Amino acid sequence: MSQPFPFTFDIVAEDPATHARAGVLHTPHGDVPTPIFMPVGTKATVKGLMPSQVADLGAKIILANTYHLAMRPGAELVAQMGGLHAWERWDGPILTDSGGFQVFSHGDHVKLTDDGVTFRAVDYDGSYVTWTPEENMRIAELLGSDICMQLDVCPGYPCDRAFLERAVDLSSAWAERCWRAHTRPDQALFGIVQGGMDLDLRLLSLRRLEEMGDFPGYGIGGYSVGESHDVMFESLAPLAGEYMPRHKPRYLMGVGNPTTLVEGVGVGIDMFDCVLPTRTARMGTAFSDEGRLNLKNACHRADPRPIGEHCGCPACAGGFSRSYIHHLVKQREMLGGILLSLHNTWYLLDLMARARRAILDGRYAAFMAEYRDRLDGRRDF
RNA sequence: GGGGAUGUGGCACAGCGGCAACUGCGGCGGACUGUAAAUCCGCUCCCUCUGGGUUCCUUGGUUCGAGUCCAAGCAUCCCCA
Repeated sequence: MSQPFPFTFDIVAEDPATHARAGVLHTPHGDVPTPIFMPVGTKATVKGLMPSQVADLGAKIILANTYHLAMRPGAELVAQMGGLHAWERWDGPILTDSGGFQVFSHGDHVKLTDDGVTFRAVDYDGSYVTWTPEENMRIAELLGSDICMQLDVCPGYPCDRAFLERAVDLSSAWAERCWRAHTRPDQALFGIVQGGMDLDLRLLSLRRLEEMGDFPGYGIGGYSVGESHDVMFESLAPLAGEYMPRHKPRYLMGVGNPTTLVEGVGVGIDMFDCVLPTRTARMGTAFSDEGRLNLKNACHRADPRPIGEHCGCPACAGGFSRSYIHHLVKQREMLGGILLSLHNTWYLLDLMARARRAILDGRYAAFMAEYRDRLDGRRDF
């Protein structure tokens, strides 16, 4: 590749009444229409689904995780086997998360230093893993994703002020080191805004990233870590809606449930990812316009209806009934989790496609209101 | 006909004098947000439920107290004729 790939982001339409916008993100493996939901394939697989199925669902970009792949089987092996795309048989764009979230999820086993972070890989062999921004970039480049995320520190909620500030400082410092260490021209590096629920800290974090370099996109990390929906939007809404650069994609990391996606688009978010559709699917839960459905519940035992009456996913359109899926889930048959993964992933992809259409039509506010009404107070998060 | 073994909550299995009874399965419900997750957490004899009632094949007995010890009966399984 002689020419550095231009990771441009074109805004196609902006909603007149909200901060929602529709755009296109250009990557070496194809264009990504936004707003978009990105299915998560941590260990180089969207659990339970063939890449072709993921593509057929309408997915335009998927995730993988540098921490997990570095642990097993190792980034060198993936590179040796031709890189992530060839290896996992996914031709579209791939975004790799850095492992900052894994550091957070390892809780007590983590030691942060200025140089990096050391923690016990209790999810593998219990060995101590040291992670530096430079090593993180090296792995991301070996994997060969289209977009990689900086190494960051993701605090939980609630979080004391001192740690929150430290998380912002370290994330900023590490962003700069990632920026310097990153070399692949066909891979975009996104910075990550931290700062918890504090808008001022968020703005400080954002300003540092903007001063540091011309990041092709920005992640917003550290949300959906235990706070309520309202607490989240109190700082997220002004951050995304008023302060983040207009011409760069905004990626709300780790979110989420359908309602938050719809509201998130309304405050100006372009990209989302979440394990929820595939994880809850394997546990027997389905998304629907009526809220979440637990297919394990006995009420579905003899229900001949599909999960969604008008759903176009392979499970619903394929004629699989709630009764049958209830049976599969109760018997722990693989197909149960697969059908629900197909359904849930379709649901979020379709939800964002519907959102995009509404933005293009200039009626996103009405779309949001309709979605809220359809849920009719029922819980989906 | 003779000998041996076993009977515990929907099922399987523990319990060897203080037990409303271990554990697993099953059943019912809940949680899940940049995947330590096909995982995890409750509840699962009855009731007027910070208490009360009735339980461990049946009946009788020993004991302050019995699922646990004794006797008889019933049932099931195995072996030999």
